[in-house]
Amino acid sequence: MILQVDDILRRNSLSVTESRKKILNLFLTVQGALAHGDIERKAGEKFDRVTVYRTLQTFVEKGIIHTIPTTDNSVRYALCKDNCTEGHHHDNHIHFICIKCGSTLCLEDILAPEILLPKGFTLSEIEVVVKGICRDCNSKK
Amino acid sequence: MILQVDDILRRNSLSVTESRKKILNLFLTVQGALAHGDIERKAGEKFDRVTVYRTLQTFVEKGIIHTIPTTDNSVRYALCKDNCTEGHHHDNHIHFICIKCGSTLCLEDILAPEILLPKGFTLSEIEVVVKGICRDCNSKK
DNA sequence: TATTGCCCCGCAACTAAGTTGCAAAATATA
DNA sequence: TATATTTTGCAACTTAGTTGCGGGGCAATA
Repeated sequence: MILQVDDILRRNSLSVTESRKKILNLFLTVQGALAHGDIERKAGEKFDRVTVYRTLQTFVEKGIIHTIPTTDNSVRYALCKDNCTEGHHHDNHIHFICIKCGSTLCLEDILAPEILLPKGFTLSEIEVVVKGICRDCNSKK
Repeated sequence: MILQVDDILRRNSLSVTESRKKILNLFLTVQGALAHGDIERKAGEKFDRVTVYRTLQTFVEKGIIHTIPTTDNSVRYALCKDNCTEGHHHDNHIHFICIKCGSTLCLEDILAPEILLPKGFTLSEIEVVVKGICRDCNSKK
């Protein structure tokens, strides 16, 4: 598991440091997306807030993680699939936010639909966020 | 124009006050969506930050405006169409963010597509944000 | 239009979120 | 192992957002 973390970092030509390993490992073990706060808390009180910010920023730049938009000013982060390359990554799957438990999931198998824009508009990226109740919450009721 | 503002406020059983009129008027005159910062600046230095926050919150609750998710921690607000009712409003159109000029638009004519979720998931709302280059920026180049 | 009650605004003080510069420590490289 | 480069942590700061409360504006009624 830790080997995998080292590998990912090296493949992206990043120095292998404690904080990067710890935070990346979080993403690998946790199911779903993480908000900044989650990471600060779970990654341990060991790291400075600034380090968490910078590490996340680095990961996003390298295409290791991607951001998920929300309507409540709380950007969340999730692992990208392996085929994401630096800068240009293929984030065409949709995201699901459970309105009960609040968890955010990447539905990797469901691709964003085609959208036909009005004349004069050029398309570059489509983000789809679906809200509803997740499988876990539905089965628990 | 000001009559329209008064009307909207009364229809939503809100007291007609200076700040509400001014901020609502902003939304009526400006094309596209506004970020909180825009509102604070354009609505005039006359209003307290807290008032802007509370006014926006009230408008969202009443269904006069709705929020648009972004990936950069900057929620934007846009006017709802008239048929939005309190609490439950029909925000099934898609949103467009121009990566050149940064403006955010509601594409009212384009509805969010159907999404088929995996088994066990229940759908409640779909948010679609399309990024690209808007008509204005395309024609100016 | 005067009065009364209620709602809204602005102020102050606070918490949370995010950024920047710099020196010290850790990492990579040879 | 020694050196150059990156990364970290600290401090200080800016921006964003929240809460409580007293004074003032708004609406409703007569």
